[in-house]
Amino acid sequence: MRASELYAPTLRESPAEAELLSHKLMLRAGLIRKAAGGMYTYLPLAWRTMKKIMQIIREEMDAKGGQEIMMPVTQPAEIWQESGRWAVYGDEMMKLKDRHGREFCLGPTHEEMVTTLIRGEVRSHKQLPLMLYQIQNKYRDEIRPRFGLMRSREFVMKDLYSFDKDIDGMNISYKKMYDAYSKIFTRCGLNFRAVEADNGAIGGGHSHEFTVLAPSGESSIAYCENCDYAASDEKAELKVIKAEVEELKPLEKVSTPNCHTIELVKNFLNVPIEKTIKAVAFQDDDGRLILAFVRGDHEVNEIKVLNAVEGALHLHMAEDSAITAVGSCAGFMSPINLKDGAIIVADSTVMEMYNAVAGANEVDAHFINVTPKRDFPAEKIIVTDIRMVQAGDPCPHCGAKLKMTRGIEVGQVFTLGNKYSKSLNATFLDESGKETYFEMGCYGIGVGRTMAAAIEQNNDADGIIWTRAIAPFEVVVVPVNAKVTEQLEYAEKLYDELKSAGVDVLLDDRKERAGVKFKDCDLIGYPIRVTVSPKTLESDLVEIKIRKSGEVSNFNRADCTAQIKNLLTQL
RNA sequence: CGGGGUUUAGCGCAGUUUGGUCUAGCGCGUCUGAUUUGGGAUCAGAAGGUCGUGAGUUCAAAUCUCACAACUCCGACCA
Repeated sequence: MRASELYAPTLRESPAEAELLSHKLMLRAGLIRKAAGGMYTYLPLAWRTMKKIMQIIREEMDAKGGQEIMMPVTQPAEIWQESGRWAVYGDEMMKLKDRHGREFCLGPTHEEMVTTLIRGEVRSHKQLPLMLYQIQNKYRDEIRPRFGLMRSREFVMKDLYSFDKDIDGMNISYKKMYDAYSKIFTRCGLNFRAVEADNGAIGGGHSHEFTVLAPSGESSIAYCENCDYAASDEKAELKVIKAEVEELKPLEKVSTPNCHTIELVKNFLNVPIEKTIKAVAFQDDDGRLILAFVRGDHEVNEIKVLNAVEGALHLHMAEDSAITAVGSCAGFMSPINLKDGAIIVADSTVMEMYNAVAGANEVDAHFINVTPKRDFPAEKIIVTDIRMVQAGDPCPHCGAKLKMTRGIEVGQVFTLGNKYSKSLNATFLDESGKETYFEMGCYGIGVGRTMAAAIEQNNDADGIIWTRAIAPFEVVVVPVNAKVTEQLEYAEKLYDELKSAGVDVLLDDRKERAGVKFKDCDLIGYPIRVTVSPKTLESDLVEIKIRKSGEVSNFNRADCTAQIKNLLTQL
């Protein structure tokens, strides 16, 4: 490919619409252009990279027995109504009607599609396991698309769906995909972690998110440097912290004027923050009041609270009226002496406290010498882990201190069990001739997001730094002055030679000044730049610059192709 | 959906407060020519704008009023 024919409109300044570094770089380097909010055109450079990522994905999927198929993007409403998700997905789904008024959606995912595909056709356990995958556009009408390709409304996604005859088989498929994902992201040159994730209401399963570590990421994860434990902040398990046993002192009410935050109480009463109990009030969709209590220096993990309360689907902050209804008041809540009607959830660590400070359920007053085991016994309340992980908390596997970081979720593996086979009535006959639901799994990778994450993780002030495996071109050959026939011809020969040697190479034959071309090369981020100039040409040398390290060296023309191929293996 | 901001040439912006001097500028980019040629050149010339859309106020609107839209940030939400 010749740069003079390549459509890669680079920009000197970055458009105002971009905030995120990878988004800016993709616009500046001529990788993408926006068509509408959350919808992008992938220009040749981006598409080359995406094709390479997709190829890596295909190879690893196929290696595990996956078979690629192509399904319609437009899906009939019926199958979604059948699974019950037409309403669940709600406004997040792009919906449309055909000329007859029949309803469709643009698929946000394809569980319904693939399950109805095999239903009735895969009839025997002998046909299992089965793994089908697709790489295609998916649609999600995000409330707020942002960050360029990170959160867009139309995106390229790989999804593989596994069908097994039983849970054991499903777990084997899951493991295969977990391994494949590790290989894929390693091959893409990404620094990532497989993070234990919440798989919500779907029972019986596991889920891992594959998260690329980057400070700009949307998800917050806790990880252990000592072992391989990593979990999303919402999921991270925490063990009870036991306080030193103390002699119990009698409960006492004290005046604490205007001390409606933990910080104020702590200072006013001059107690350590670890000896205070913090309260957060929620209500669920049915209006039930849920009071959550954690130690003063901890934060409440809403997801854990939600999971702890039977029947709760969503939580929101409680209305003041609901709090007063149970005889308490905001800022001074505690589980002591409350009227009936509140669901009380206490963090396990709270139950281990002695002689602590908690609200007195009246304005400007707190209890001191609160000992939860004595003053609000565990029998009447829910006691479990509901705190949000913090840096320094002990790892649940090995006990070492956890670290916190941010990341970009680029893939997720998920067991589904029989959720969809059941709701869509997809069965086969097992060994004993019994009709059985498929045990399924689904495994997604955001292709565009993977590209964006790679840029987010690998860049410098001059631009993108591609890993060789997913670079739009591996090598760029630059004659410093393409108007000089001698240089151009020399560069062309080199280019032909590299091409024949199987190198993915671009010839920058544009009649631009050297500075312009160099800036573009750095911005676009080709791993290796080969420069042809009068300086080196005379002595039959070629100059090779490594984008990542900035290292420049000269090689003899005769063996430079071999040298380049060798260098590429390290990039 | 709530709150803020923005919308003027391909891109980045000024001009709006105080309506007229705006026949709307500047930088970058683009085109033509010349000189240049190892890190986004210089000179000369040129093209390019329904000032987001619609309505209104006024002798007069990029500028004031109202409505709407798009984009964007924060929040809520998120398989």
